[in-house]
This record gives sequence, C-alpha cells and structure tokens, in this order.
Amino acid sequence: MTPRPTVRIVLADDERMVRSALRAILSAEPDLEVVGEAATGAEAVSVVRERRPDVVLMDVRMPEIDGIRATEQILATLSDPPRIVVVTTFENDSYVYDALRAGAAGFLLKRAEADALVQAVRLVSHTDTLLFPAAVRSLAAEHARAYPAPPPWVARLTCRESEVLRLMAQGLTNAEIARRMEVGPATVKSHVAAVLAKTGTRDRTQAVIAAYEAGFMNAR
Amino acid sequence: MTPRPTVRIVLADDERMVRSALRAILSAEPDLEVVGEAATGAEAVSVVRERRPDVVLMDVRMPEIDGIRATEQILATLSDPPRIVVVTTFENDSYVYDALRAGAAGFLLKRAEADALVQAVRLVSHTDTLLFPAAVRSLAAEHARAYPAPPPWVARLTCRESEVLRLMAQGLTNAEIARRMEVGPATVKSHVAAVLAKTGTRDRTQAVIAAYEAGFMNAR
DNA sequence: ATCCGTCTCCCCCTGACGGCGGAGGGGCCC
DNA sequence: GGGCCCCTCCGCCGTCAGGGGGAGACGGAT
Repeated sequence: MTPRPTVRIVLADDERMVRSALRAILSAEPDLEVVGEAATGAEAVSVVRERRPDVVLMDVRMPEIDGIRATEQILATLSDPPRIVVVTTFENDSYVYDALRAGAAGFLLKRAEADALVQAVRLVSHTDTLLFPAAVRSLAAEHARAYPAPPPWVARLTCRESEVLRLMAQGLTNAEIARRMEVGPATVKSHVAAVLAKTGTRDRTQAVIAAYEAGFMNAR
Repeated sequence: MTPRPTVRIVLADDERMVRSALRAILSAEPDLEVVGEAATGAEAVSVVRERRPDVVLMDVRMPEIDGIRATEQILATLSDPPRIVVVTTFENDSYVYDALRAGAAGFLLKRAEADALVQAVRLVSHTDTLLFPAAVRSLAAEHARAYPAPPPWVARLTCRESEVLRLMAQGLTNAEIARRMEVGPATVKSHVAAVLAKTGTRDRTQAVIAAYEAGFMNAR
C-alpha cells in the first residue's frame, strides 16, 4: 500500500476511560496521532478549532453541548472542517439520523473492534465513498415506506383523474377544483366518482388517505 | 496491527475493463485475493455460490439480473453469506436505497481512490459498525421530513380529539367513529368541530391532510 | 366504419357533514 | 364556592358530496 500521511485525531468523550482506551488503540498505529482530547461538547469545538485535526471521534452524550450540536457547530464555523465520526453505544439510537443530518462523516459503535476502529479512522480521513448499513437499513426501510411501490390503481388513473386527486389531496372542494381546472363542477364530480371507483374508496377523505399511503403526494 | 487473514473477493461487473482494474488494485495487496469474476447478475450468484468469498464487489447495472437482485438472491439463499459492496458511478442513484434494503453491507463509488477501495474492502470484510453519508444524508433529510416537528396544534388537541382525528384519518365516518369510540354521534360531531377549529381546517379532508403533513399518522 | 376510452356536462335524490347555539356533569385549581 | 376545561349530548339547517342515471364530442385503435 502507498505510504500514508499521518492522520491527526481529536477525541471527544466525557469519560476519561473511553478516551484513554481510544488513544491507546490509535496511538499504536504509526500513521495515526491523537492531537487533542475534549470532555464536553463545548470543549470539543474549541479544541478542534485550535488543533485542526483530520478526524474527530465524537461521543454523542456529553455535558453542556451534545455531540450532535458540537458537530453542527464545528462544521458550520470552520472552513475545511475535519471529518467527524460520531461514536455511540447503540446503533438504534435515534441519534443516528440527527448525526447524519448534522453532517457527520461516519458512525461508529463503541463495541467496534480495535482493528475496525483503526481502519475506519484511516478510511474516513480521506474519503467519503462508502456507507455501512445496520442503522441505515432502517432508514432505507423508511424510504420504502415513504415511496412505496405504486398500487395498481395509480397507473389506471387518467390524466385528469390524477389532477383531480392531487387537488382533492390539497383539501379543495369540488367547486374549487372546477375553478382551478377551468371546467364545470359536474365534470369534477364525474372525475371524483371515477377516482373513488378506481381507488376503491367511498369518499374523498378515504381517497386522499389512499393517495398519501400510496406515496402519490410525495412524487411532487 | 494484528496480522490479517486473507480476504477472498469476487468481482461482478459487466465491463471487463472495470474488473481488471479492480483486480489490479486489489491483487497488489498481500492480504486480498480475487477468487472469482462475473459479468452478469446470474453469473455472480453462481460464482459466489461456488467460490464462497468474504466480500463481493457488485456492480449495479448488469445484464439479465441487476446487482440489487443478485444481492437479494445471494443473501437469501446462502447461509453465512459474503459481505456485498454495491459499486456504482453516481452516489445519488436511487439504487442506493434499494441496495441498502437488499442488504448490501456497503456502497462504493467507482471514482473512489485505490487506497480507499482497498481499505473499504478490508473494513467491510469483518465489521459492520460504520456508515458513511453523502447519499445517506438525503435519507436523513427524508427522515426529517417524515417526522417533522409537530405543529403547535398537535399539543393542544385533547385526548379524545386526538382519537377522533386518528380515526378520521383512517377514513371513518362520524357514525363509525361514534361506534368505535362507544359514544353518541353528536359527541363525535363536537370533537370533529373542535379538531377542525384547532387545526384551522374547514372539513375533515383538510384535517386528515393536516394530520398526515404533521407526521401525526407516522407516530404509530 | 365502428368501437372504446376520455373528457365534458346535465338532472335528481339522499345522506353525511359542518355551523350554530345550547346544556349538563365531572374534575381540577385557586 | 366559583371558575375553567373536558367530555358528553341535543336540535336545526344549509351545504356539499356521492350514487344513479345519461349524453354529446373527440380521438385512437381495429
């Protein structure tokens, strides 16, 4: 493998034990260097600001400012910010989503093996091309729920019927839909009736529900 | 670092060029060994079945069966299946979501540097603790959209009003809600009126829309 | 030339919905 | 004791929504 430049690391965790354990693991590698430690979120922000590391291992639960907030602040205030890896104990923490949204580059479990930790730090230090599942799997499942396979009836709706359903699902009355579509109210009634028939619903409310459940409203 | 066991790898990509490029990069590492290649999804499944690799680098677009399907089949049919890393060109491919859902252990961009590729393969070969964003960031954003901060009116709904709204959003009529809640129809009407007032909507359809938009229906 | 699907519009009728105003009982807080 | 909120119900009444019927026009397919 090509010779690697030294990766500068800051550890942020409120437990001294955890910090020294991480430091011990990382310092054993010649190409990794722990250049700073922080015990609180606020401290993490200032330490990172002055040490300018390549990677930050950031605990989620910390006094004063939690790891998520600290991540946000670091990414918001520093140009050329470090890669921040959020460290936590349980992968099902809802923190995962917040961490990702906050801009964390990675997500690490405390029970990770030393070997994995080292490789993860190296990898995250200079790339952003890989992602690992477990917690992400649930996100994907959510995505599937938000954009489900369109039910058969979606395809059978005619152009106008789709328009009508979309407007129904915006809470418009038939009269309003008629004005919006520049047709007569009777026409709208016809289309609504067709929509109800094709969706297998009995009133506009159920039709709107079907539209939402079908992801009909998410597709812009 | 501790001595590593050899990682057995299968490459699945319909372009010979890509396969030999990957093989060249991976073979340069003493602890990585390419034990098989496949040019189609179907071939990938059978090659994996007979070579039993630790890691599969799986292209998304392939003839016959795409990488996602192949991933599903491999994970479904093999006990102790390999870690499958899906390889693609663009990180915003909607494939990402499908790949994750299919059970891919990782996600790799073709433009990844050789060094990152090697490290990623090593990492994925024996761990599942890290995840990387970019594409995942959008998933997190989606999550935020699916579970938005509840609008103020949610908190102001009384217990019964919440129940009524929930049943409204299941498409029930007032009479049905009355039966379900074991109260008189008039009571339901009162609650509905209160819901409409508090949500600032004018009819049940709009109220249901508000409920959906507020994520009111996602919270189980 | 004919059929079928789509879009447009019409009438009539029933029933559900929602606005209005009111009322009684129970619990909680001061 | 007196508010206050919540839950429970009661009419009355106008409106809108949906069901059941059509019907005419246009276009594409056969």
